[in-house]
Amino acid sequence: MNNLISIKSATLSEDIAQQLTNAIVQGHIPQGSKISEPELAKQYGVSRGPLREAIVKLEGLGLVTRTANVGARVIQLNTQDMLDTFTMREALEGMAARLAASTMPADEINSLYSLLDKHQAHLDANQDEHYVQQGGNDDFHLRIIHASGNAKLIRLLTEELYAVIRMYRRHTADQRSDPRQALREHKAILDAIANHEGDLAELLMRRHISRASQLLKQAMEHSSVASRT
Amino acid sequence: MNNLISIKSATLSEDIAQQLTNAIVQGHIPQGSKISEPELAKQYGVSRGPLREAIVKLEGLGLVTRTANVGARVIQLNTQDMLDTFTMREALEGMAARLAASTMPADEINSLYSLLDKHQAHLDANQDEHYVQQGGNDDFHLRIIHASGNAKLIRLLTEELYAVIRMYRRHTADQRSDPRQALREHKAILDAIANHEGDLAELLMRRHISRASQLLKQAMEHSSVASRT
DNA sequence: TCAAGTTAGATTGTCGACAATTTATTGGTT
DNA sequence: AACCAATAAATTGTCGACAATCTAACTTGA
Repeated sequence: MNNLISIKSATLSEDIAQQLTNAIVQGHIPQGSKISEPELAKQYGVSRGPLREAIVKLEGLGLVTRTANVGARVIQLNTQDMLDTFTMREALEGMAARLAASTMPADEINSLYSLLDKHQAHLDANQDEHYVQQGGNDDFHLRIIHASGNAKLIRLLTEELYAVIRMYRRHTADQRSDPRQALREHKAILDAIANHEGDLAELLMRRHISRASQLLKQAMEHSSVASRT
Repeated sequence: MNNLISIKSATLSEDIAQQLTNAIVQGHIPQGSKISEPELAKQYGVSRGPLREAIVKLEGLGLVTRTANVGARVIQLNTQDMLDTFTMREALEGMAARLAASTMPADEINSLYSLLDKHQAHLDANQDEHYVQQGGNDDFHLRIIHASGNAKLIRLLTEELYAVIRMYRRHTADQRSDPRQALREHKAILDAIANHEGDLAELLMRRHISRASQLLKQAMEHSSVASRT
């Protein structure tokens, strides 16, 4: 069903890993479900070899858990794990904001201000409809992370943790969030960075993420999705 | 050469991953060297299947880098990567200390004070010889991390990042470090935790790690090891 | 002598099949 | 009817072999 959208990668294993990641994040493979190697191999038209390598990669990304001689299962989103993950985000993205405050070049900062203006215009035009900034270069948080200049931090946040974070964002749909409030917070963070106030930038980024996690928590507790607490 | 010390795991792949990790961290497989699948497979007496899975895992741990159709190479320690990694540690372990300050039970705190007394006694008895706290339950940092109670944070720091950190610790041997100063800093951090002063605990932990990274930086710049800057 | 193209060798990527383990089914006993 | 043991089916773990790709050696020409 999914081998139509085949992202050409150098190796089959990477390809499968990419497709499986998307399938899990977007919910095509349901949470908690078992990963059957023969079934998926047939579905994607590959042998079990590269498929297994892909599964090992997904385990590293925290998207599946594996048990020896039993197999892999897709993770179950639950409130506690979400809070734990977002606490890590607080620490890491807070640090990213701090670093950005001392290294981000002026033209990059201006470019980010333009991006926020664009978001503002979108809200004005679309009656506060939530702006879906899924992954791309329009994602404020990704831009800050990259501006940190710390290669290890960038890799960790954008390659290893991002899939899970996207999963939480998606499955709870951010329905309770207030986009205008989020935008105000983004602006405040950027102001701190522009003024080279690292302490403040870190503090604001932390509060911003903390607030988002509290909203997510409420959303999760009031929805059928992901309740295994 | 290494299949004598075979740590019995449920699966060959895990076994190999474990042994390869140790071999790399301890320098038996030199930095920057190529990982030859046929060679290692013969050496460990397994086929290439589980070996490849192990290599994929090592890539996730950041111990090797892989290139499609070319193969895997052991990472090269260099000053910039070390600084980037330790900046992440600052953020993460700082957060761990903060969390520990609000959740660590009294008996655990007392147990940690005893550990620091033990370290003190060791320094008194052995003329300030550096106390090798390699990984075990005697490692102050690991104890704090576990006391955070954040499962995601624990996994990230102790399973995914720890191998690389151990590599830096080992290859530079901490020769310039002052064990008594480090011990004083540990005590100050623990005091803050005991007093439930999260802000202070985080601040002190950050300074402590920052200081360690500066020492490591000097050590690396004055040694032949790991200079590719 | 050096450079580029070509060929030979070796290594990685992928596959299908077998062995080991787990899970499901069946049958028997209390 | 429910529980346990034994067997059958299915799944995971491992292996050896082939195909695709890269690396190194060799040849050829300027």
